[in-house]
Amino acid sequence: MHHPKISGRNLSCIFTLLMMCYYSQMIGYACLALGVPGSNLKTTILKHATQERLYALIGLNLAALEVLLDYNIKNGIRLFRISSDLIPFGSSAAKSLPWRTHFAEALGQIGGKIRSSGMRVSMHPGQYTVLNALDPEVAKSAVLDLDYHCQVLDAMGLGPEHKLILHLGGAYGDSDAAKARFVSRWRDLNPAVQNRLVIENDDRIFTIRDVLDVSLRAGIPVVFDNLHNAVNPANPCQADLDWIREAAGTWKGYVGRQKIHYSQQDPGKRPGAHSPTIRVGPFLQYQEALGDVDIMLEVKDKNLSAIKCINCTSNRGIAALEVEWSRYKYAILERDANAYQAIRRLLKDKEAYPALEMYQLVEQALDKEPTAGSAANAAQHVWGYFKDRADKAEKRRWEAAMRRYQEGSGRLSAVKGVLQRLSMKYGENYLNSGYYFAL
DNA sequence: CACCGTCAAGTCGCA
DNA sequence: TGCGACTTGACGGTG
Repeated sequence: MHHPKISGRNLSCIFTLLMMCYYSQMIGYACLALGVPGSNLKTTILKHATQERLYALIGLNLAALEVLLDYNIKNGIRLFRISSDLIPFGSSAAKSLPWRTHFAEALGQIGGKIRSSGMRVSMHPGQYTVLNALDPEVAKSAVLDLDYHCQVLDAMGLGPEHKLILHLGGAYGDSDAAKARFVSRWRDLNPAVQNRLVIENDDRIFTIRDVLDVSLRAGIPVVFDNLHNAVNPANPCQADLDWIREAAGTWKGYVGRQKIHYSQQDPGKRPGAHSPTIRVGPFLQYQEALGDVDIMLEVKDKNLSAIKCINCTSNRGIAALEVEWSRYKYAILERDANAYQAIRRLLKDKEAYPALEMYQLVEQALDKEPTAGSAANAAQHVWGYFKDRADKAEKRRWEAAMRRYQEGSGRLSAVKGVLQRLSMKYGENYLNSGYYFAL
């Protein structure tokens, strides 16, 4: 029998290919993106939620979601949480609207993009969806809310690997009874909902131990949330990785890949508050040990942190870093001219891939408050895009806002507001898809 | 056009 | 007993 020679190099290539097929950790973000024009969801207040208004909003929101998905695909983001606000009042005022059939085409198209790109999406009913409530009316609304979320994914033609994440609910002074009530209410759920449901530890009532207990009794996969566990620990001595390994067992035999929620504490805020951005250094330390687990980031700067973490965990080429730099540059110039120059130098070597170094310089710079001088300098650079196009009224508005800012009587946000309106009006895509207006 | 109170959900903790 | 925090940005009315 003839055996082809397999060199070490070939073996490692084969290994890499296998890893790409079977081991592809995804990193994603939740609900909304910064610096993506046309991706904002709209809603209304209940008082004004007429049928017509709801239809109009749903149409707009589906279009916005498609913009977001296109953006995700283009940027290599393959894990995403769809906002519950997609269908405003989806479990109450819009419940009787036949939005599934009315928007069947858009929903199908969205689902097609998700499937063909290999993206995995989820939805996450919030803290007000309390399945284990003592009040049966509250529990009934929770069921309706879960049905609504499930219907969104169903209507997109997405399989049960696209999950619904839920907290256990309230304790009502008797945590064991509350957990038992969750299990029994779960048993009564529609199987379509059951197949998608995943449970998560929260930051004040149910720890990861509680959630794993419920999982053992009902057979529900578990999402471990690191910050919730830090704030509301099951056992302060037990390492996150041990919980994550235990949670891994809850996914075996079910459709879907294990996922965790990862966030970092905002140092200036209440325990459990999400940080403005993910610090890439600590993230990498955490991520390295994880193995084949998807990571949903919960962080204020959303897609920015997702792209940062993706770029720092795989080599996507210098061009990917240059794209990022083009988005960050005016936000950096606004705060730190030295960092601006340092990053430009860093990106000169086209053979290198200095992702970590670049993002650490970005983080350093964004930590600084803009000085009046540096902010004005950056604003002048941005004004350069419009100074030859702006009409007289626009020039006046720019000059007035700038003068007031430099005199100390006006805010920087007013100056940037003028620039942003110009950028929208003139369709200056380079600025619209950058982070200068968002950070 | 900038500003800010309000919204929508339910539980829990603290006066 | 009742109210504020939590979460979230955007709505929508005011000046």
